[in-house]
Amino acid sequence: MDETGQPQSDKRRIDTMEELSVAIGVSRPTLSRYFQDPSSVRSSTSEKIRRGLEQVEYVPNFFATRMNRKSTGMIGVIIPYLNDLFFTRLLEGIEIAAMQAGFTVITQCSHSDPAIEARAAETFMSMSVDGALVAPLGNHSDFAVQERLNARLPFMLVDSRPSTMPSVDFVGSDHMQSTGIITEYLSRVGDPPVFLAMPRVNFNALERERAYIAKMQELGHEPTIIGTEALHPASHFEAHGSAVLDRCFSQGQFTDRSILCANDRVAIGALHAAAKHGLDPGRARRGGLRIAGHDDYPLCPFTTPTLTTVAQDVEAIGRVAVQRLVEKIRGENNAQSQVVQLLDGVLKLRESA
Amino acid sequence: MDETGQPQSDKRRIDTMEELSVAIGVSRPTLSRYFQDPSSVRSSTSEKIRRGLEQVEYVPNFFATRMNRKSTGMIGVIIPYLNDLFFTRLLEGIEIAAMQAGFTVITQCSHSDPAIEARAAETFMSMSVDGALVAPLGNHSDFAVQERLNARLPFMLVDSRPSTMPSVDFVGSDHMQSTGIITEYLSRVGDPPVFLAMPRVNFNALERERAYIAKMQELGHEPTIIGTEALHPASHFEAHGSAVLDRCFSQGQFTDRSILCANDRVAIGALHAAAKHGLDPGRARRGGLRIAGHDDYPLCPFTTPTLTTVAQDVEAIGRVAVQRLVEKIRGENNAQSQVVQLLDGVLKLRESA
DNA sequence: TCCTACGTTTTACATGCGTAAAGTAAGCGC
DNA sequence: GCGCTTACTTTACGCATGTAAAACGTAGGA
Repeated sequence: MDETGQPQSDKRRIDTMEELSVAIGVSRPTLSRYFQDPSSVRSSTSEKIRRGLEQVEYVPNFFATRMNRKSTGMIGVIIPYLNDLFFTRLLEGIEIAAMQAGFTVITQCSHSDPAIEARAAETFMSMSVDGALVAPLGNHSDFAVQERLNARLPFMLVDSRPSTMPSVDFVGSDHMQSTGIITEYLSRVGDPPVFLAMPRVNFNALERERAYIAKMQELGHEPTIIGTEALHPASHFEAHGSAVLDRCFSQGQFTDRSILCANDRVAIGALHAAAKHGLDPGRARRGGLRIAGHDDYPLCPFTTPTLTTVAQDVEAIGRVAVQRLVEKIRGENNAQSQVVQLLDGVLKLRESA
Repeated sequence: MDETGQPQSDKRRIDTMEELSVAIGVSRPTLSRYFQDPSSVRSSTSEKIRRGLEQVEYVPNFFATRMNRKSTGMIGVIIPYLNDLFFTRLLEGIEIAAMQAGFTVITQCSHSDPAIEARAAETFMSMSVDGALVAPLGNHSDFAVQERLNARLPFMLVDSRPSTMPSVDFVGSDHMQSTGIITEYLSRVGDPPVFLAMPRVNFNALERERAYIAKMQELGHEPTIIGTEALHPASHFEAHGSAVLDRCFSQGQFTDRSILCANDRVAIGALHAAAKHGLDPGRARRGGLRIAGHDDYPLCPFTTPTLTTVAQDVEAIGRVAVQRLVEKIRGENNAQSQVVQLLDGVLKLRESA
């Protein structure tokens, strides 16, 4: 075989540290220490090992290493679904922050299925992850599973949290603030806004409704909420927004109102319904149709018209969640003080409102 | 502690099979067999174990189990970045198919960094995954790493492949077909299309350019390609498309041409540029501006105007990739015949072209 | 030259489970 | 009651590594 002189595998493949130790001429425990921290062995030894490794093909067995270490250096993340740029940005923030903190992230996606979510939690426990971050599915989540995780290891909820778990650590948005400022803005530049809800797939849906109602009452306006019924599969937000407004516009309703959408994907659907009915959101000075969203979805600057919204710093949510979790893992969290961090939104004024 | 009667942890926590075996009154090897296949023990025993497990809190140690099994039941997936609904759909297709085939998916995201991509490959080898699926970064990928993976375990490329690795198994789109049909369509309803390229972040970018050129030559037209220069960070496709066309339109170029964009995200940017210049793609009968994309990004039905494109069945790509990989893992792949499967695109006629 | 101290290496045991081999108990037909 | 099969238990070892404790070597100081 060597006769062929193929360049593919000039390096001898070695499968265990034992073999490697005889190949290099160093004891196995010394190798073990080297792999965990090359500076923990004498520099001459370290150099000898490094040169030896260049001659062979060897990777330490992941399972054997993790099984014996006191800490696995892994954190588990569960998110409800991937088909949403909000969650991908969240995940990106989490992964980058975790990487910088020296942790490996294991991501599991629930695919909107509580059974999968529960299985992912089981997996994390059986892997002895150092900590877990969960963006819950919503009403369908199996809270018992999350309670178990929470009781067993450093645990935090991200993005949304059930009202039934008020004592669990949490990092997310301050909906009272974010929905509040855009409600107020819309009230100033036109008629008090109508709230176009999203299907209540998670707790944020309800929180934003409540924040809208609270702000409207504070401003002395009558809240109006439409679209609470689910016309489409829960996560088809654009289709939902489009269908609800299409029906309204067909009946001549709300064609000259400000419409605050529960999130940007609903708002993109709303823009589509407006275009279909020949309406041009945001172009009229007063009294015309306006559409605004929430989140600052990456496509907002490119819609027609561009979408006015409230930006959530999603990556910051991910980053902060990791920071707090790592503190909990390291036991830096003085006492049992609960961590609840709500990040503010920032108004993004564009064309649509 | 029990005195408080808190419901949180009425179950005794057990950490090893050894403990569990004495708690239930069954031998440890029997438990081991039960966990691998409950039907491999007598039904009365199986029932006894099941009842016993309800009384305690126990999860088998993931690492210890995987370390000793001949097969880990895991497949590793590497994707270049998450902030693109194309890749999230691909991942979804992969995860669902893998789950149905009884495999656990470990996903690693390169975040556009070859070093991270290489580390992910190392991780997969050290975890002894049964197989790996890689959607490469593009020109920046470290091909040596992929060669090592390919030499070591069942391996496939997905979505795009470097021309330097023609012999590696691959599942992706047939760009000659997909880009071909939309080029032909555009040529029929208007002037021969101009091709708005995307930054050459991966091999598909070049393949689509080539497919466009080939079809144009076949039709006897002169190909015109714009936007090959990267004006923005590589993955900001919308910004790229918008900036390139904005410049053209400002100079009065291409305002009445058909513009075929390398993908839908570029096309969404193109629509934005059109709107900015008061152009209304697709509305004119003949001789007016038309814009078309590629991929059938989930937002295409909601843009203004809605976007004509070629749909790739992304989930099918993921599903097929998993199927072929599983066949390779199970050794069902008769002989060393190379697997190359290219899926066709389907024209989606909407308003913009 | 000898002793001491420090850093490194070696020895030995541990981790949690898979699995083979051998022994034991239960079920069945005669 | 006997032999047989089947299912289970017991015993033992293996997996690839971590890690504590002991042994070792070397350099520095007296």
